[in-house]
Amino acid sequence: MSIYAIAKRYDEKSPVSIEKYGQRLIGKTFRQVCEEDDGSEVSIIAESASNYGEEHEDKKRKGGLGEIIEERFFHYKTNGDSRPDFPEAGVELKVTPYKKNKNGTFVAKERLIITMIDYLTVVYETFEESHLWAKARLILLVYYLYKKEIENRLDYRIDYVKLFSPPEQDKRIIRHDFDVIVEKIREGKAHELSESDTLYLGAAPKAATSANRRRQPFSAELAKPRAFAFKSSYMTYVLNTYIVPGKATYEPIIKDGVVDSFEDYISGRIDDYKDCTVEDLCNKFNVDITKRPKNLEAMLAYRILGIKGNHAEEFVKANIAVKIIRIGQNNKIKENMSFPAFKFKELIEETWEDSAFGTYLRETRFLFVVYKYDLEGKLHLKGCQFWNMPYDDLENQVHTVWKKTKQVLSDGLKIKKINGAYTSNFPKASENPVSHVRPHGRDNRDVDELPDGRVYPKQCFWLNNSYILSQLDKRFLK
DNA sequence: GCATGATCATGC
DNA sequence: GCATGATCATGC
Repeated sequence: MSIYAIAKRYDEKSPVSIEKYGQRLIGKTFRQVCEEDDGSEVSIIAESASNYGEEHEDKKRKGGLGEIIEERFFHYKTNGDSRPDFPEAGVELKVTPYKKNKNGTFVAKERLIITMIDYLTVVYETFEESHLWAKARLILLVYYLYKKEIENRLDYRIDYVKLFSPPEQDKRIIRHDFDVIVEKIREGKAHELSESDTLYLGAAPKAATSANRRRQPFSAELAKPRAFAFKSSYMTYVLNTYIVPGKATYEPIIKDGVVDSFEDYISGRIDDYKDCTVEDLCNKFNVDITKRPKNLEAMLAYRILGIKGNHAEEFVKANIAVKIIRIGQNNKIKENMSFPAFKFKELIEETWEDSAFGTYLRETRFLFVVYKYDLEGKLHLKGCQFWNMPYDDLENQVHTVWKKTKQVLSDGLKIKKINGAYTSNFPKASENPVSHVRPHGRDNRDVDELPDGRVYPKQCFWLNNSYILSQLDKRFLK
């Protein structure tokens, strides 16, 4: 290393000084950073940029883009312990990609991995003194623009460098998330952790293969290695709120003050209108009932939460999907739950780990807003329930249905046409207790090309109504 | 009454 | 214009 490089240009005790120096990175590619350092060869592997799940693999991470910034720009050696990267300033350095959508909006490309979860020791930590919070309380975010067409990662350009500290309301939610994760480990359920258990801070999977498993303190069951991470949805919010100025965000539910449990707060707000009929709610919130839009009950839930539109900041940040559930007089749910249609040709190229549906269920938390028909056929609000799919149901049942769907497509879909209606050998609701495959389009023009070139009505995965019913709190069935 | 296939309605 | 969430329609 040259003398030029060794002379530090920043005060390592001062976050602001570190940030200011870091901002010299803006506009440069990683290649330029190396060249301006001492011009020496870059030793990182210039692997394919479009690498699904690269964040999962520690090997690629080491010697990756983050390390270039550490060693070739800030000139420190990775400390490898659990302290922040700049221990005297309490600043953690994170180099992370964002991307531009076709419609011009910016999104985080990945979750932001903070630190590995040590199952054996984390159960003795409190949030304020945790390794996690030491690394998450003040982060120097170095954002580079990910582009699919750039083949060599060294050619990615750094666009934003900024200190970030979660605001107080977010910190409350992050602390609660931490407690939920740690409590699950204390219950001996580290192997059942799911990223969708929590809102902003998730327990993200870190194993490339199923051979990699770790011990946990209160169960003999081995668990997948996981890391604390800010979810992609949360990082997209951070990007659009604190990093890229002037980008529109959604209306928050909590407009002033702070709450300790977000989910309890939401449940309380919804419960204020428990037993109201849809008509009552329309009157209260001035919703025109004559049109009776299909999303009426969802709209009413947003109105109750004080939201004018159909998006809430906290839900977007936490990847919460609002789903309306209607229970019939017979205490059963009439409809199955649909999801976006899949593309036949894309599905057969997926692995289960990176499959669109598996990923969606792994990362999405649901807010069920439950309504129930009375004996006169009137629909009453009954309350709400936060839910995510339990690990076993996802990794066993849904996996089975996904695998069969892929197999059926690869083998060549068997199609019959009876009285103008198609029938096929996709997995049916009667074959699996959790999920099935059914058409999902507008009409018979809404088709997709099969791997063998034929076209067929678009399909999607559904969750069985009987399964959803089994997951609902019993209080709704009284 | 349920399973399965078909289609609607809205918002982005 | 179509993706998405939701619901209808038919046959067994």
